Amino acid sequence: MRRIRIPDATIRRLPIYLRVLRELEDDNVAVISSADLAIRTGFSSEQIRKDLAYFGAFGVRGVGYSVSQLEDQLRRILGLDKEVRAALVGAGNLGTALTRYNVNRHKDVKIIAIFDNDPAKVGKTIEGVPVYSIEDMDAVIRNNDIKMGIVTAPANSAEKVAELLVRAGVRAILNFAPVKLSSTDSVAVRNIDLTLEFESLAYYATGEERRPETGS
Amino acid sequence: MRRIRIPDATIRRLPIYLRVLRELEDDNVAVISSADLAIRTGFSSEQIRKDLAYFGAFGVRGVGYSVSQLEDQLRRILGLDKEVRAALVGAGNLGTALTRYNVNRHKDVKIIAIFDNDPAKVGKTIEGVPVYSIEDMDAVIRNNDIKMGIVTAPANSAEKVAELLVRAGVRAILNFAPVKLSSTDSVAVRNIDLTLEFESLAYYATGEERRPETGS
DNA sequence: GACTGTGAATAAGTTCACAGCT
DNA sequence: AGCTGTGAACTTATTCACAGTC
Repeated sequence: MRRIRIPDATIRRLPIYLRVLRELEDDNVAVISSADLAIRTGFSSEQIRKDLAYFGAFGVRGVGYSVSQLEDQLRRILGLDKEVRAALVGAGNLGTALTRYNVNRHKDVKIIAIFDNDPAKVGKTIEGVPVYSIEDMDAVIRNNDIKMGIVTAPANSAEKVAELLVRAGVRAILNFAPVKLSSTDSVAVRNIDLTLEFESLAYYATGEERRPETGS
Repeated sequence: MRRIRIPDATIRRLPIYLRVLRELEDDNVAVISSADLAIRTGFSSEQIRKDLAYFGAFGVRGVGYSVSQLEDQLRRILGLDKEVRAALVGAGNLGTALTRYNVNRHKDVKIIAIFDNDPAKVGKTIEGVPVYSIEDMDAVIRNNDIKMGIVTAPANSAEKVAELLVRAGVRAILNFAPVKLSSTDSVAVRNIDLTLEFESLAYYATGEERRPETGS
C-alpha cells in the first residue's frame, strides 16, 4: 500500500503528530493508541490511522504505536532525520524576525544563509547567519546542499527570486511575499500571505457568519 | 441564493480577487470577465463566478464585472469598508516584526494596541503603537472597538491569551503560537504555525514526491 | 456573440464500520 | 478484549456544461 500520492493534508498533519510524540517521549510514555493521539491532536483516530497507514503498518493491533518508533518513522518520512538546510532571501524586518525565530528554536530546519541586494548588509551576519549577495546564490546553495528557500523579498522580485532558488537546486519554498507562487514538478511551494490572512479574517471579525477551523 | 454557509475556501479567495481588482483600478480597467480574472489569479473562471455568486449577482451577462463595483462589494463583504482594528499580544521579535509590517502596509486592518507582560515594555510604543499591560486588555479592547486579535505570545500562554481576547469581545484571532487554537461559535481562529510549515515542507525538500499547491 | 449564474457530475478528503491481529 | 488497517459511505469542494441575459 504505497505509491498513491499522499495528500498534502496528510503531510501537514505529520509534524503535529511528531510534536505530540516528542512531548510523550519527554513524559516517558512508551506506547500510544490512535484514540489517545486523537485527544491530543484534535484529529479523529481514523484519520490518524489512515494518515500513518499511507507509509506502512507502524502500529501493533490490540496495543497501539510505540512512541519512539513512530517518532523515528515520522522524522524519517519528513526528512528530519538529517538536518534540513534552508536559505532566506530578503533581509528585511520579516526576514530578520524569521531568522531570529529559527536560530532560537528549530533544530530540524536550519537557516544557514541569507541573501540580500543591499550592499550595506552583504558580508555582515544576522543572528550569526552570513548575508550574501544575490549573485552568489547559486554557488552558496549548491556548496552547502541547501534544499529549502524562504522568500521574504518584496512582491515585485519574489517571482524572480523563486526562479533563482529553483535554478540553484532548491526543492521547497516557503513564500511570504504577497504574490502567489505555484508548485511545479521540481519545487513545492507554500505561500504565507499575511495580508490575505488579515483581510479574510476581517470577514469573520465583522460579520455575523462564523467558524472556519483552519490549520496553519 | 443566500444563507448556505459560505465555504472558508471561498472567503480566503476574496482578498485575492480584491488585490487584482485594485491593480485593475490603478490601470483604469473598467470591466473584467471571470476568464480574465482567472488568468490573473490562477483560479478557474467557474470557481470565481461561483464564489462571487454566493453573495449576489454582481456581473452582467455578455459583459463581465464592473471593476469598481465589484471592488466595493468585496470590501463590503469582507468588512473592509470600515477600518478593522486589531490588537497584538506578545511584543517579542515576531510581534514587533508584524507590527512594523502592518503599520507600513495595511490600511484595512490596523494594529492599534499591543499587550505584553513585561513591565519594561508597557507604557512604551512600538512603531507608534502603544504597549499596554495584559491587565488592561478588557478595557482597551472594548473602548477601541477592537474586533481582531493577533497572538504572538509563547505556546504556554497562548490558550489563556486567546480566552482573554474572546472575553473582551474579539471575534477573530490570528494565532502564531505553536499551539492549535480552535474556532468556536463566538470566535474564528486561524493558526499560522511556522514550525509546522517548515517541518512539512521538509518532506518535499528531501523526498522524491512532489506538488502541493497551497495557498496561505 | 459573449459572458454570467447554476444544477449536475466529478474529485478529494473525511468518517464509518468492521474484519483481522495480538 | 483491544486496537490497528482499510474498503465503503459520505461529505465537501471543484469542474463541467449549458440555459439565460445583454
